[in-house]
Amino acid sequence: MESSQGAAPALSPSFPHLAPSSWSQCQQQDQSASLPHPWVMSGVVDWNPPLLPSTMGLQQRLQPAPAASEGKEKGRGAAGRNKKVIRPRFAFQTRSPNDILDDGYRWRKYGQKAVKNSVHPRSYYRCTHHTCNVKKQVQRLSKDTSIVVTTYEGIHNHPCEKLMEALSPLLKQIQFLTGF
DNA sequence: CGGTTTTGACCCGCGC
DNA sequence: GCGCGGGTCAAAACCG
Repeated sequence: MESSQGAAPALSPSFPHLAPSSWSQCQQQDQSASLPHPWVMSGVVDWNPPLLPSTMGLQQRLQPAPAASEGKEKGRGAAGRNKKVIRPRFAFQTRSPNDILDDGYRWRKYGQKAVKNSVHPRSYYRCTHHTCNVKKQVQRLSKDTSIVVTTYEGIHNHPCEKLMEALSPLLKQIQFLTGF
């Protein structure tokens, strides 16, 4: 898994609407009051694409998801029952007017719920890649509406399309220059 | 016309 | 056991 995903640079080129500096604007908020998940990251988080091996250290600092919250994964019917898949999850805060962060992957929205203690609804997204079931939740802080909390769940098992698209001319040039 | 968003209903775990 | 809150489904609407 790690070999196919290591191509991403530390800073993704695919953030036309976000200055890189905004990714480090993850100050401590009183997120415990407005966020339901104790594993939400606080403090400064330098932006790395969630699939990078370098981010693994970041995940390790998070509590492994408690079994209780994993139970929510069960869908209706027999499918998905007793599936206790511990997926890596992490969240970060960004100061952005946009709810949707262009992280290079394509997401399909599959739900939106009003959450308690927050005036803003939480949106649920799934990666559109067929073999990839990575999810993410997007929610605005009720205290500071300029801050968006994005929670990723799972690891992409495919390369980032936009990233590869952006990198391909560069790679070609490198291959040309190096003779490979 | 195919993919995405919207939105109400449904399901399930947890706390009381 | 019951109600609440959160997560997901799925049909309809929307859009390029």
